[in-house]
Amino acid sequence: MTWIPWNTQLRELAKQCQYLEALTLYRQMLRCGSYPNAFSFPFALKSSASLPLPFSGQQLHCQVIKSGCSQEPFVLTSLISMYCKFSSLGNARKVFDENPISNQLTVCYNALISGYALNSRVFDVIALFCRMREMGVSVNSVTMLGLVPVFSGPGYISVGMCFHCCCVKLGLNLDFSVANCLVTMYVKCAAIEFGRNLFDEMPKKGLITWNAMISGYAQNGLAADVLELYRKMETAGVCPDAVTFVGVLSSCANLGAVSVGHEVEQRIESSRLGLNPFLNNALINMYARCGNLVKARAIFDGMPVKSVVSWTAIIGGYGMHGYGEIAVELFDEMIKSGIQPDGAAFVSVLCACSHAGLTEKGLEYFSEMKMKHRLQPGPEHYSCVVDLLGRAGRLNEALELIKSMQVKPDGAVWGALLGACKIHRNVEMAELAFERVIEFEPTNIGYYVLLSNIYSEAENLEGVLKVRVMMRERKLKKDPGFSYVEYKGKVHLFLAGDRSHPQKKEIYRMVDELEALVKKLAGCKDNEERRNKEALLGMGVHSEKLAIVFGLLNSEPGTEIVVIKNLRMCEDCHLFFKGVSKIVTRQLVVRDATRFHHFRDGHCSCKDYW
DNA sequence: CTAGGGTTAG
Repeated sequence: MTWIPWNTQLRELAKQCQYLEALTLYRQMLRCGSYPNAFSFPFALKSSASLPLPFSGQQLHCQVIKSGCSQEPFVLTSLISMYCKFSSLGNARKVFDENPISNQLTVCYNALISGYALNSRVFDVIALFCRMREMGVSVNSVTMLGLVPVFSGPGYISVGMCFHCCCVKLGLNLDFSVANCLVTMYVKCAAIEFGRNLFDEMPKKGLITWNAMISGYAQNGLAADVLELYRKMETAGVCPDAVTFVGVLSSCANLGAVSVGHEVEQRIESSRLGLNPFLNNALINMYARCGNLVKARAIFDGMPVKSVVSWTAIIGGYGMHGYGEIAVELFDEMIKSGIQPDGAAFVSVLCACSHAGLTEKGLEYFSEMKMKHRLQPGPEHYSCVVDLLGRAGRLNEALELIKSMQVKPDGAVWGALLGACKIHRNVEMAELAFERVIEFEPTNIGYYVLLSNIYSEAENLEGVLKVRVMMRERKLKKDPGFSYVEYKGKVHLFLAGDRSHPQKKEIYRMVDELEALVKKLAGCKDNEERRNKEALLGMGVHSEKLAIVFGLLNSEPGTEIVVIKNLRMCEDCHLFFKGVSKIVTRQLVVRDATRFHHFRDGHCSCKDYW
């Protein structure tokens, strides 16, 4: 029997990713007495590399040597690639060096460069690329595809740009796949603008192109841009896939755009992608963050295999909405089911504890994290624990904790302490925390406002003035925070004092009515109650107020509208929240991380979760 | 009988 039918079949199987079948066929071929040749080995090697079978890969290497075709370019490249897939870079390099012909073959360089890149060996990648150029070996787009992704990190932007220039010189910059890689590289370096420019330049955009840009926006927190691009993608007639949806859903979670999220979910269901764990995690996250815990839980419960990410999303959801006990129960259940928690899982459970006032439980987790799970707490964990202690009034312990930190504290850690000082009216420690926090975030206006409020509560007029002067000296303008309200699938965005909305006339008339109402209520005795009202309906035309009024004007009786106030400070509750306000017509329920505020028929009540 | 490559969640 000749080798042609064997090789043809082998190639077909490898092409269809039926690697196990391909290897079986290869063995059968040997048993039948047919000798493999330079057109058999590549497919056998590829199959072995695609299965976790390094041993069979090495066996194949021996057979290659015996058969005397190790100088065949096709075989050499496959050998290098096989070793790279098993991360045996030493062996890959040996194959490259021991066969001098590799030095002149673009494909061999390509295989080895991508191997180094996959193992993050940045310097080896660059060194080999330079050698390639010195040897006069031509660089093609596959070289760039293997090479560019290694610079996808915040520190590599400049060297990444050098390679972009190199691509331009070689005329590869607009090569479809290379451009995809470059866009991805830029967005992962947080150089979104560069990525977008290249994206816009690309004459042809494919699914991967759109996904790269959408995921890039999503990872850099530019949720509004994600939704915009998603719409453009639909207009362009490109059919989204699971990767697209993951990016879009995470942005829905950030924006609170439930109805877009819902629409995406329906599209997922109709495209039968529902079994993808990535998508399920993104859906849980979206529903949990948007306040629909029932739905989030249903998806979570329906997942056959739950990863630590799934658990973290649902635990964070319960914690965020004040159900600390459930969050804690779930966390324990997760451990019992044998899932190892990671740093992010601890952030979610620690946050849940601090929001629910489960101080002791939270401290217990924090110590378990270090002792039992051998995880080094980062600043994000410390800020949770400082918040935990701070809310419980244990300010000195919180301060001691910060002082004892192994890692360098960041702004959030001191900010948590400052927030705690606001609740417990500790002016002295607030001054200390403020001094530290503005070292990290000197332009974060919120902290100045917080300190000013602490002074004003303590009736320290001098302090209030001091903060004002400081703000003026540093040319800090009032936070141009904006709020969103999602209505009939569209996100309406408002800036403070915004007059650009088509319904501005009606909105401002109602604002006036509400302000008149507040003035009438200003005489009421309960200080806290008045503060609450003033916080939301008080003086000035806050973005949030415009969004709320828009919601009140447009909602049908009994429907709910969700207002997202973006990083606004709740005057009553001391900290900055990306809060969610729910409006039921003529009744306003504002919820932040710790409390519900009800406004009804001119009355207000403020109720803690716990 | 034509190798080498890219996008994915908290």
